[in-house]
Amino acid sequence: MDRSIVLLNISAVERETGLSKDVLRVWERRYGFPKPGRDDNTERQYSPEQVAKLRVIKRLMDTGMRPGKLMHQPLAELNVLADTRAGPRREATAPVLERDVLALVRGHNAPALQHAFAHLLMRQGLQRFVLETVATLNRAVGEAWMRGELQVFEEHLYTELLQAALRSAINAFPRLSGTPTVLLTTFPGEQHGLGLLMVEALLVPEGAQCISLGTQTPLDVIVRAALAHKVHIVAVSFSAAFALRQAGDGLSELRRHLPASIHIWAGGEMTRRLRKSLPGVRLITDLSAAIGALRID
Amino acid sequence: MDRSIVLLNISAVERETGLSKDVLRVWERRYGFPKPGRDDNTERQYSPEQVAKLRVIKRLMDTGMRPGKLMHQPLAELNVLADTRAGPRREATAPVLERDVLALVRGHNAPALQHAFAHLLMRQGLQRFVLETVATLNRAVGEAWMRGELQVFEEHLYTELLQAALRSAINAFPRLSGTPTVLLTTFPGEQHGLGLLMVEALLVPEGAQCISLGTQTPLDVIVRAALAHKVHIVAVSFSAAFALRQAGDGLSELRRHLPASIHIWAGGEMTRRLRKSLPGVRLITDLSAAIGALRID
DNA sequence: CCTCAATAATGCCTTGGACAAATTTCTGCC
DNA sequence: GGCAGAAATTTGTCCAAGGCATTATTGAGG
Repeated sequence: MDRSIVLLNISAVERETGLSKDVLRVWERRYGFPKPGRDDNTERQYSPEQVAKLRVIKRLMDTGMRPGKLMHQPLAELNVLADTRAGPRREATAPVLERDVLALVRGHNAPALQHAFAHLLMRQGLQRFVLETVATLNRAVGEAWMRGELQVFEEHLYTELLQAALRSAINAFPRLSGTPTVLLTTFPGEQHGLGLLMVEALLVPEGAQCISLGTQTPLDVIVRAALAHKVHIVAVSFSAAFALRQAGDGLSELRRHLPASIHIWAGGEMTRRLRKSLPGVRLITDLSAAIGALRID
Repeated sequence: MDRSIVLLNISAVERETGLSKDVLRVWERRYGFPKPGRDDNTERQYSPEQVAKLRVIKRLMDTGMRPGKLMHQPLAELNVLADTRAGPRREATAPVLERDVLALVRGHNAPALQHAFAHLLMRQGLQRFVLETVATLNRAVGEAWMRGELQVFEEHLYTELLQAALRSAINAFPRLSGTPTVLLTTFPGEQHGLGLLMVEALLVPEGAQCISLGTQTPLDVIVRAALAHKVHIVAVSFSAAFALRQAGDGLSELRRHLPASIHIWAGGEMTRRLRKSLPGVRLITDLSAAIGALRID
């Protein structure tokens, strides 16, 4: 509780940044960064500044940049890069909202946050809430996290309350046995499930019947589930960090094993990094595109 | 899709079992198990059988056993041990139910599973549902997972739908500003949040006001949140795998920093392994004990 | 401008040694 | 018999440096 300076060992840094111990050591060897101090037992002790820079680097790499180019730039430069990458800010939702919500998250004010979500949801309706508010907030939270302004559990608190709000809103819709049936899931290795919930929140009001398999479904199971449930669409979500190659291979494989009558959607942050289009796979690079795609498919 | 035999590399085994690469390698060196084959590039290739045994070992270690004693026993012996450890089976809920639900999970039948949860919840009420059904099902799912009968995503599917069901049931209760206010969370490193939701589901019907901070809250933040929200009780949950030492230290520290008027509860599977009692900390080794404790505290 | 091959960058795996923390066993004592 | 403390054992994590496969970038030729 009263350690004067908080130094982290390599395990802690792995947990905080998502960079494996092997990567941290090999970067030190090859690029000279991060070069942590050593404790009495010659074990690495990383400073908070190093961890902060590592977080930004990781985040930039998730958008497609390469470590060699980033490693030697000062933190300030990296932040500029990150801002550039984030793209122009949509002014639709006033930044006031973001600041307010971020303040609640940082204040660990769960009840107020829950109330804020419920309030916004009621005012905007489920779809607008997801498209405008949640998308914006997610980006704001992601950036704050990257800058080290948020702790692990603070991000969890945000995610958890948001999921709770979305889920109850989705459940409030009558479960139609209507047309388009959509199977939602992620590939093995992809743990982020918030995107699935957001897509579900967009599609259910359109009358679609969503079946979510949760995260990390093996390919053959996706195929079998799609056939068994006679779905019209299989939607797979990828977070920014997902390996491009694995995604492309998986989607091609999926395409090969599903009849042409079943549409395949690939969505999530990663899809913006994809260069070539995959035949027979619809890329949903924008959340709102999901609704449009539903009307076409 | 058509690899004749599914062999896993060390990363995959780490993901599947939760045992770090270092541990897998050092076990091989020290105990001679697991001794995987090698591919063309002399990299380890683990067989499904080895992974299955590793899973059982991990699970038994989570109940307090030590690897040296387990490593050389055949899988059958380990399964017997696991059954012994599992304790006598409560006959209150017919095992038929467990089998049915497990079948739905293995069949990836999300809609039917969701319906089953909703049905049981309605019939039993929230508290009984948690105490009898969920507790039993969790154990059944855990055991099936240990035996390798469930895949990662199948466990996720179960957890996700269950959480959805619990959340909407909890939300259905009016948010009282009533007495006992309970702060719910886990320590850093503890990722399992299902326990928190189960406790919340037990306490909210009792009129308690629950504030969940989600998982992995740093100690000083727990303290500040408890004071800021003027809670009466701080409840911390631990899964079976959590390090005993870290839990004990953390709870003592928490006790030191919170005024005596705030009660501290420690719950979850891990608490059954604790030997000495911690002064000023109430151990909730049994879910139903939480309700009782609420009436006392 | 596009495509394919050569080159460079990068992540992951390997071995074997070392050490600290946790746990058990042993020892002396009441 | 039981208990405290010391010694021994067990166990997880860390380290170094090297190697290889995969992925991305660059350059050449059409």
